[in-house]
Amino acid sequence: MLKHKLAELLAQAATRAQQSGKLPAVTLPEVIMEHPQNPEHGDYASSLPLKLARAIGSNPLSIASDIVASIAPTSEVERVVVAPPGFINFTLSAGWLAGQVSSILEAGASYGNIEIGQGRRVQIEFVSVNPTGPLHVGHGRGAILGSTLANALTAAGYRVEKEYYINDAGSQMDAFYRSLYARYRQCRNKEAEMPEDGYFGQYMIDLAREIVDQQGDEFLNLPEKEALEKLGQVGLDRMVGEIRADLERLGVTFDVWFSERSLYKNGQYDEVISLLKQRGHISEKEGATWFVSTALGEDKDNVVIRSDGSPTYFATDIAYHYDKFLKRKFDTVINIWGADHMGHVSRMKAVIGALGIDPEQFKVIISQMVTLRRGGEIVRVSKRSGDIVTLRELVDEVGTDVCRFFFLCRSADSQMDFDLELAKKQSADNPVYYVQYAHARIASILRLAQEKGIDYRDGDVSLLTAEPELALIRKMLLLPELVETIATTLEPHHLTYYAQDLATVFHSFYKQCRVVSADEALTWARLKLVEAAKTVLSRALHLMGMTAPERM
RNA sequence: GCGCCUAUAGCUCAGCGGACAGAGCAUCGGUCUUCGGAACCGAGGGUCGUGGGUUCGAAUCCCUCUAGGCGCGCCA
Repeated sequence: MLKHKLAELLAQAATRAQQSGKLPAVTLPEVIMEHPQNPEHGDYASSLPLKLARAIGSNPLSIASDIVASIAPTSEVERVVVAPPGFINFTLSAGWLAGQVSSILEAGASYGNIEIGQGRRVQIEFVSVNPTGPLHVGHGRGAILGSTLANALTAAGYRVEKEYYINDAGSQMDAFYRSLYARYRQCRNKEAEMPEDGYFGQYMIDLAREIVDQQGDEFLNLPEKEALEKLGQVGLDRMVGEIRADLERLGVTFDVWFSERSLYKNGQYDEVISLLKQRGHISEKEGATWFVSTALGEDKDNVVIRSDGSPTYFATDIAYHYDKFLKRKFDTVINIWGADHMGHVSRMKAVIGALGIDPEQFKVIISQMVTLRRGGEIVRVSKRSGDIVTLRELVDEVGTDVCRFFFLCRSADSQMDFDLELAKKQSADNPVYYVQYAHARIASILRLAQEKGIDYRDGDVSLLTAEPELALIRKMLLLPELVETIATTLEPHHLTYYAQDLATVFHSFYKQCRVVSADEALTWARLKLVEAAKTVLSRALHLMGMTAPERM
């Protein structure tokens, strides 16, 4: 990547200046290249001289000149200048920029891919909602975050596995099974009372009815325990199926659907508990079994096995992560949790440490709450009462692309309002359409060229010298850096801003530069540029899991 | 009480150690005989929540305070 090459160039120059005695031999800080906001300052800039000034004890401007004097010339860079108070600014050569159009076309759909992942295995677990009810709007955010991040990490050269953890054990599932059984019996006019901690949503009644329709009284005459088990399994399978279908409509898919119950069946749960016991992290008190996290700097200890002998959610999550790291041996594990899991983070980090895993390998992204609104009115959601707006309803009404872009355009750290009215509006000021329109517009130009039978394969990109053309190329060249940023910071929201910027420079170019004109050579060159722009815009859209329409 | 997140233009949000703080929407004013006007160009609008500190340099790092959110269960 050019950014790294320039940083390397600078570091070498500084070292050379030191060897020749022009600069004192202080240790060099990491060289950071940035993009100046003011175009007059060039394409890349570094404040290395300012950072060195203190250690060296001399004027940053003269340090800058000494370094610049030692920079090896390179074809990408047209000029390097020193600017007060001590910046070194690089301006790329127009010829090199124009040449990049060919490189982009050559890379095609793989443009933007980088190698920093080096094939390391990353697992990203997200959504993982209890299958006790349909997904609601809030779950969509984690789903989009996760699937987009997975796309970006794949582009960055990681081997990514997306996983959904099915909480098919535990007390909430018990409540679900008992609720379903009650609704099922009621549906057949049998006496049954909903459990107090049950799920009262309409969807439970619908679910029971569907099961009656398809399997009749099959579970009615079984002993309660057996009925709960068998009916429960049917209900669970159906719920998971619906969740999977809802996610697929959002363009979200998983490589692995991991069952919590399997952790008991396959022994990971027993293994990890005895491992923790061995290492002295477990103690018994008040009739329960505890993970002694206070010894690891936590505020309090946490129960892993209740006094009735049943494991807590925390216990199974320990076993689950033991499996991720020590059984399946992922290099990095990323979990996307909702803000309501905040309290789970630090104790899980403590567990990771106790298992002897490098905490750097374990990343948690907390996605903040989504407040749903209809116009100005806040919609309260509660799964228990069944007062929810489902994710499916949202996707049906606003479409996958709008949905994805909407969820993606805010950083995970900040809470967001999702205004249903606004999202449903297919108005022109919707940024989704703005970006996609740029793509459709490009497609239309290429279509026109094809209809006219223009063959631009031999177009000479060095004819691209106008400022709007170069501005477009400059923006296109940012995609690999963006992929790197996202893979490093795990912040996919930058994609939405990039896509809008790219669309803007394209529209601006389009306004100023006629593509298909009487000038044949220039037409060919510009068609190449336009095709490259389509490649990059389409890649950006695909990374976000959106479509790149040929017409709209 | 403790922990985490948030506070930036009228609104919704980027920026998170560098050169005059950005975008979209909204407002106002321009562009339209040509490849898709779902477009382009321009203007106004901000003491970056408060008060300190670190630094050559702070919206960005540290501390105080204020406001909002989430968490602190033998729930998940």
